[in-house]
Amino acid sequence: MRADAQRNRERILTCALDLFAARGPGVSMEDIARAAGLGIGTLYRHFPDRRALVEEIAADALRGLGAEIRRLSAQELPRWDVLTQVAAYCTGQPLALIKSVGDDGLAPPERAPLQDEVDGLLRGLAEQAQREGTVRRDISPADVVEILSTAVCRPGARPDDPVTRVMLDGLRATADA
Amino acid sequence: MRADAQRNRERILTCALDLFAARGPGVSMEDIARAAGLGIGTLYRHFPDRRALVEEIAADALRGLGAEIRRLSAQELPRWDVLTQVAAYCTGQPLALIKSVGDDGLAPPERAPLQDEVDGLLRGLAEQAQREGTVRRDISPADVVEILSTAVCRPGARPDDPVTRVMLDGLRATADA
DNA sequence: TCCAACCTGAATCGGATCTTCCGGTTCCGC
DNA sequence: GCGGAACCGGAAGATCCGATTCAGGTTGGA
Repeated sequence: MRADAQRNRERILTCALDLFAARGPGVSMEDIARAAGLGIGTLYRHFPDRRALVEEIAADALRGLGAEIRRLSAQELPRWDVLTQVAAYCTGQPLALIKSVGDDGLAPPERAPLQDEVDGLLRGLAEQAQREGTVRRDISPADVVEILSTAVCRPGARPDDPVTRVMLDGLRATADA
Repeated sequence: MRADAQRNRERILTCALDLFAARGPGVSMEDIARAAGLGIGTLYRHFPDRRALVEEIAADALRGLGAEIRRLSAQELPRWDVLTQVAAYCTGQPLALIKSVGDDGLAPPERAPLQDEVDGLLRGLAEQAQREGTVRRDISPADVVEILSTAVCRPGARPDDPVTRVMLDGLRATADA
């Protein structure tokens, strides 16, 4: 692939992500092409249809998240800290976006394995945190993951905003549980 | 209004709500008409366009919620219990739906007053609960409302599921806060 | 009985996605 | 530098799908 084509492809992914984040999943292909400073034909050369574009963005984000989870997990930290750092990473990511775009009716065919992998990593972390005693044990690891995901996939979520804080506090183990 | 017209109007509202709940905000007008056992033309006689239909459903739901909040508030209960009962009521309601439908790009012109009123009631409750000492004081009443709303507007939220429980626990006042 | 109010659903409108295509432009090996 | 393969631009048109309209049949109820 020629260098300029490579550049353009990345430009498209970046701009599409920005537009989705700014204006929701309904952005038209033409707007995406315009934002990237390219013709509509070029957009379709790189991605045969809208679905392919969305899937690529989603896959990139999931791969990034997976890598980050592995990186943080490898550190010598309490699992609780790892979980909160993963959460912090997520608030800066367009994961909420991916969730909502996926709801559009676009089934996740090739995304599923990635999604499952990330879910597995997160559940593993959650379970370790429960064993370590920092996360309450009266809920399942899957529940922990869902709560984290809910906290982090809100529009405008930030790592240290009150809402995120409260949800994380709810997860902590308490004396009586 | 003729009796059959009245009946049909209500049928439409009911079926539309069910469909939105089951299949998301993207349901077509035609499907709604079919579900109600009516022609598409009839649907448009009662609601000039999709927006009008959605607004009517939303207004109904908000009016119902407002009434319920007032009813529960009038009881001689700790405000915390009132809050949790309001939350429980919401999990049985299509409020999540309304939120997501509203995001579609349909601005809320006549819905705003209703929404503001409900928000005001909820914030008032939250503040009283904070004064009463059952809700933590290190966040604003608006944050409390947002957390409640997040907890309750999840797809599949139930009053007693683990996720709802954890989020409510996060709101409780603790010895150290 | 009668008719205004109702209902129906095929046809129309509108807007977005997707496809095509060819002249012009740009990279990159030589 | 040169040449050509790989790219790009963007107008034009096919297609799809949901929203909306309307001419004509149906029905509640006085």
